[in-house]
Amino acid sequence: MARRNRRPLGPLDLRTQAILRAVIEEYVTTATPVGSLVLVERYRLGVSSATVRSILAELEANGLLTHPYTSAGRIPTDAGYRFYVESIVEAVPLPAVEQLMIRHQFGQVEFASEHWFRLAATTLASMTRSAGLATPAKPRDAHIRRIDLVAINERMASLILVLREGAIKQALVTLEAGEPIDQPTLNAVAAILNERLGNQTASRAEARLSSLREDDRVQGLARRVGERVLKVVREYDAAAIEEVFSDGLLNVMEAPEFAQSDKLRRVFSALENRTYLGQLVGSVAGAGRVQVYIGHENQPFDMRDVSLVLAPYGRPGHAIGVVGVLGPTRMSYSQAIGTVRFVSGLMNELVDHLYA
Amino acid sequence: MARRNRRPLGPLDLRTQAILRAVIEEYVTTATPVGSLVLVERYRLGVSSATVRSILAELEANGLLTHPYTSAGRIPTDAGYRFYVESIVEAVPLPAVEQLMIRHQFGQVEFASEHWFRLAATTLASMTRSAGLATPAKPRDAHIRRIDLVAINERMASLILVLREGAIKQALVTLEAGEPIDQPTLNAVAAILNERLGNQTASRAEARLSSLREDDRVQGLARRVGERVLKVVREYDAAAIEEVFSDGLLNVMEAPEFAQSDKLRRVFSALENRTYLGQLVGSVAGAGRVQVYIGHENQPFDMRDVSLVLAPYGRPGHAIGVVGVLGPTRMSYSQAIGTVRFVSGLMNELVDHLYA
DNA sequence: GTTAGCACTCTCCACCGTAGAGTGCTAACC
DNA sequence: GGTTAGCACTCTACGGTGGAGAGTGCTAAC
Repeated sequence: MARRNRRPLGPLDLRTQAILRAVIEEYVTTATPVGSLVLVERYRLGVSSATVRSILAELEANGLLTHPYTSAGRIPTDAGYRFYVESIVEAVPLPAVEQLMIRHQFGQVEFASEHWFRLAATTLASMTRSAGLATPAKPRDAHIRRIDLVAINERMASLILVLREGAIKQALVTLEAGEPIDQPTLNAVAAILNERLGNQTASRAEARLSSLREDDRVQGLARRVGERVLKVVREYDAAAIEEVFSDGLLNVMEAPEFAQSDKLRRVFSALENRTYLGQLVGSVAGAGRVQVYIGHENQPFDMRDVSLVLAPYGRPGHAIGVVGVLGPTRMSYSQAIGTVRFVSGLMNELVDHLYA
Repeated sequence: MARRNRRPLGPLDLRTQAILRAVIEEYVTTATPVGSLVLVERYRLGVSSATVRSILAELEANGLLTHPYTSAGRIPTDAGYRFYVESIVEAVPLPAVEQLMIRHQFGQVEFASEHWFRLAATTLASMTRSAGLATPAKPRDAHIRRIDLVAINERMASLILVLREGAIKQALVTLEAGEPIDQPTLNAVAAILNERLGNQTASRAEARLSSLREDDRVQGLARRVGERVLKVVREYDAAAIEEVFSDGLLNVMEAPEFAQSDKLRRVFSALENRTYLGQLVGSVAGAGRVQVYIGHENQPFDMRDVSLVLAPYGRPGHAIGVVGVLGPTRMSYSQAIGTVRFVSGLMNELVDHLYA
């Protein structure tokens, strides 16, 4: 059979899909190029190796597979993985035993979202044997829940700001108020601020500060501290992403494709400079379900050797975070997608309990 | 000159020391074994290569240098580095320009120890082109500064605990109190607790809870929340080390000795499992000045390829943290020691301002 | 004690040549 | 027409070989 011309990814017949699937799944486990013989031996294809070869050639013409060199087996291209993820594979749900185990682990930690997202990263890492990633749930417009002032010395106080969405911010405020500041004064200031700013976003709270009178000492102080509070909240609102927590990077290091450490270095430098991740988190949060980013689809060259499987969690109106997995492009997408889906669902449940 | 017998590290004459120094400094910059010819060419030793060779043989007999193979140059052993660090090298103080630059950077961030130790790690990383490490300052016996309770729903409240040493702890408390809990009740509870537990350590605070009456609703609540507070504080006291923040691991990855990624993997796994680091932090804090841990001196095998230069900071009576550098054993100890010394000194100054 | 000279050793690198894997093509087959 | 067996072909991986080069240790002279 003659080699067909390259065609723009038309619908593949079922047998061709089955062979693509077999190539990918074999390659995922063995990490070595797979040849036609191995395929007929290990997968019940019902045809000879020669037939398989002609189909492999066809898949290669379609850009879904490549050759490292003439007489090596085939390996999937990023486009091949993409087709596989979109059209062929079903997410494998996490086994019930493991679901239970994970639920149990979440039950063990302190009941606070701060702990959950770290645990999520750790869990994802150990379940998928890749790196787990997680960000805390971050609101678009944070609500002030509580303001507290603690005297440090006569001119400085520590400002503690609790947000409804769970985050706590701390700042040092320096106050020149003629006479030394004592804790009772600070308590009065905090009371005013809690009354005026409590349960407000930064934008709505602004107006509520302006009616404070400058000629009253306590109100004047409250006004200045209040400005500072708003500044802190606005900075928090503006920060694209607060923190990406990662665990199990060692798992990725162990993959044979990262034996030469320069590839590894690329991945790490992409992780260290957080801008791309922040961007991704934004689009994942918008999409609302599991997203897969494969190899070179990750625009920064640094990330071309890895894939990301990410899902948002949280409450769309309030605060949203992202959990997911980073692994070599040669990863088990079905398992990763299933696991990420489960963990993000679990996080949703947990966050719901916080708001219920 | 005949090869001398190995002797247990007696005092080396000055010329021998100068040659050891030259070997180490040459090797640190070139990362290739250094031969007798390079030494006489680049360092004004005033003797011929043959003489240098006999001295190199002597240093090797003393265990301070080795040979990768017969006809390669010499490289320092860990013992060689140790001798160099202890007896030969002077710490190079950080240039005034860079001191100013660093001070400026610290002036830019929020005035809070939480930000400082991260910045310290980043600074150390970029100054030494190695990985920077830093831990927050942690007290042996934390003092409670402030307790705050925020209602979440009718049965749950968020407990916010500010410690005098700067840390903030958060926990969720579930309260079965017959009737629903509202914020005014929580405020009353917090007021009692602040009055009784404020400025106390966990051990001293214990007695002050017992006089609270169980038959009074608010006091009863205060007692239960107070127990929870003490639990959190005790857990914090017991935790050997809270967090090791690291930056610039990429710098270490770039060193040629980590071209094969298995060595790299070892280092990373040692960093990920934090027990050894925690242990080190303890002994550094006890020692009170810059400490150097070279290669195999780091007991866990995983760390045998790297050296650590660490120094404590903080106030001995109150809270102590550690800053430092992790790099290949082939690192510039003089520069590293100088930089770590400066940064830990700067941190001391800053912390002092907090307490002043 | 220092130095020049020299034989010696060992790595590094480039260059084979073979074994093996897997392909693409062709011709026969159902 | 699709499928298959057969076969020539291509390319990597691997082990061995040999020369160049670097650096040593030893010896004999200064």
